[in-house]
Amino acid sequence: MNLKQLSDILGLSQTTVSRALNGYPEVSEKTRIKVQTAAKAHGYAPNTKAKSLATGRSMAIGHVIPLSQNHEMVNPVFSDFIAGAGEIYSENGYDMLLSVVKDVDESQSYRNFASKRSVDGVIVHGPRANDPRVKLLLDLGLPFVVHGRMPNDTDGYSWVDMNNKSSFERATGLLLDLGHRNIALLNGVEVMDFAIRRRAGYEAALIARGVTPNPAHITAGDMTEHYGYQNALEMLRSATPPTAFLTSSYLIAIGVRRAISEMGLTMGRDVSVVTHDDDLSYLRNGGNIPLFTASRSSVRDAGKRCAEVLINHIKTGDKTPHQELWEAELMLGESTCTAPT
Amino acid sequence: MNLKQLSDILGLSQTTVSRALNGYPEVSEKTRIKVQTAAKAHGYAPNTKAKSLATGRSMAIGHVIPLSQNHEMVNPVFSDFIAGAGEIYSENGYDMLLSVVKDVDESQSYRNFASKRSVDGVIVHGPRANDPRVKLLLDLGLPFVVHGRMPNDTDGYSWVDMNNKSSFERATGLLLDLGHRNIALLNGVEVMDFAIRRRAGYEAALIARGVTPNPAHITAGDMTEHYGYQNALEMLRSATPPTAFLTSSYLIAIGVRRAISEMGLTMGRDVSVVTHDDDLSYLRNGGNIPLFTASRSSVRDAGKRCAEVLINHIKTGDKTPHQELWEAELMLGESTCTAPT
DNA sequence: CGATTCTTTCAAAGCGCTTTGGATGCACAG
DNA sequence: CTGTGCATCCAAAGCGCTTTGAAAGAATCG
Repeated sequence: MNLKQLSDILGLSQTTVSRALNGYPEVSEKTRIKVQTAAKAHGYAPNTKAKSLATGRSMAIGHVIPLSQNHEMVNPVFSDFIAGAGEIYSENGYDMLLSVVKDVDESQSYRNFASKRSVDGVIVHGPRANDPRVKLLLDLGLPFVVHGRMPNDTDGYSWVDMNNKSSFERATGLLLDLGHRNIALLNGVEVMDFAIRRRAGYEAALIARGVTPNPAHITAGDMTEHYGYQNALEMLRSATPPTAFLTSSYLIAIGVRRAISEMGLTMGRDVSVVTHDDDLSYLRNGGNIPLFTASRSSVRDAGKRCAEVLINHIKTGDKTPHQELWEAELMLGESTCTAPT
Repeated sequence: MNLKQLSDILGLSQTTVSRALNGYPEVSEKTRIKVQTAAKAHGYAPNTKAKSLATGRSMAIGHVIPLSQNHEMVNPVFSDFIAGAGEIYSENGYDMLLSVVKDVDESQSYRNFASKRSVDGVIVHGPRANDPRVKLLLDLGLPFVVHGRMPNDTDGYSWVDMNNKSSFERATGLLLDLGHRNIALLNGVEVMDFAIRRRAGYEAALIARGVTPNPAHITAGDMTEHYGYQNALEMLRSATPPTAFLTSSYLIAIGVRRAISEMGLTMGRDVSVVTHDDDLSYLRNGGNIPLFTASRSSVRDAGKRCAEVLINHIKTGDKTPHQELWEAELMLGESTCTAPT
């Protein structure tokens, strides 16, 4: 069933039917109703391709998911972000186009989006140091919003980010207040902007209290349970074990907990843990009192907001950068206690 | 840059340029080279919409992600599946279209895919008991492949599934061999096909050895860490605590481990745990010896295979159902031991 | 009642591509 | 030299929609 067939059935021109369905005022209410009911009855829906060819808007947003060759990890945060963004897309009639590519081909993916005209805009995930994507997209003239931001270059484009620095500064501050002086940081890979800023916050808090960061207690890596376990175990076995851990993800924190209990210690009594919590739907920091003390910021909400900002750029054509910095909440859980004396 | 402009530059007709780029034989090698280099030089890529309007194929595969209103969980398995499927799509020139919708609108999403002609086929995720989607898609005539299969209706459509029943039968058998008679099952929601089959496998193994399944030791629910923790804790505190746990996901198993250690017990010594492991990239059952004894089957590989099967259906137009049943491997880890006597 | 305006409808062009059904030129055989 | 076959290339139609510019019909007004 296409427009022509439908209009033939109705005895109307394609113009009128199209206008009736798209809510244009040049059509009488009576015929509009007639057209709409006929469309529903015959299960008519305009062909997306034809529509976007005619309008020049593709009504789709692109996301590029890089698959790194070496460490084959998919970002666990991704599914919740997508869920948030996708909800907004659906509400606004946009499709979501995912492009899964080897990370070396990432730039090409964005170029393709632009030259093939397959999307009206893109979301940029996981900005890194020296990330070429922002410049590329500005050159291509493709509307975009970054989830996060660039380490050294935060102007001239739209982003939605949480305040990684202040959030880790506060988390570190909390541990310092509890008397900890030997605080380990299990961070993400420190080419990622969020990891760079978190470390900066952590170090700033320590230095502000006259504590010198201990390189042996700072690690960076893929944020898995095993990473948390492995590194925490090594540190706990060392001559000067940390009394508290600050971790960049919930999964790392779970690994740290395993290491703690394997050492015969108890989390929240012998050793403290504070983690960042992306509030992922399948990794809820649940219970009446949260398991972990955590700085929390919902990735799903970030997805929603990024989508809204991008759609607004596309709809209005307004290119002036829109930037939002969210403060994470610091939630007290069962994993923190005063430092052993 | 579009076809017309490119062909004007080249002094050739659009026909010839199109044919040169699409590898048709009616064009001389000399001009083909000329066209190809010019296309690359000017960064020409055919407009997707125009192309698929002309060809009738949209070169996109649809995935519907339902967001349930009540329990707002996004399937953690999803991102790895997508990564696998997306890799195959990219290699074959297909786009991936994601539709995130409230679960009540799920059917409508598939209808839209069909009537709007936005995709050439779809992947069906997480088949359930009485799932209307298979019938709907058959009626719509839209090519599809199910990841998993229907509980009572496994014929007449394509699917790629792992043998949930045999895998849980074997896992249960392993625990029985180790002397356990009090084996708990922490399953997923038992409207999901995989959960139904896993329970069947578990019960079959018990009954085959003359052990009566204990309803108090069987639970079903959202597969989170907290769910595993909560239920394992309750069972361990009961009068007749299980000596072994069988869990449907890695996250549940992590929760069970927490409950075990909170009871002052040690996993793999006092209490055994066997889990199913989807081999998710961010939840690796890592280490030299895996932490958990597990039945393992890669969701990412399943994504790849589903994509291949679907693309084959689309390309060849062959509608004969293709069905694959994979056996999971049973990996011995550190979480199992003989039953306490 | 005729002129004017507004409302409602339509025919046709155009979006950028593919593809059908010719054309054109050339080599070769008769 | 003419006809045949083949290799190249092209003009134009068509995919299903939107949208411009115009026309027809209804309503308003002096």
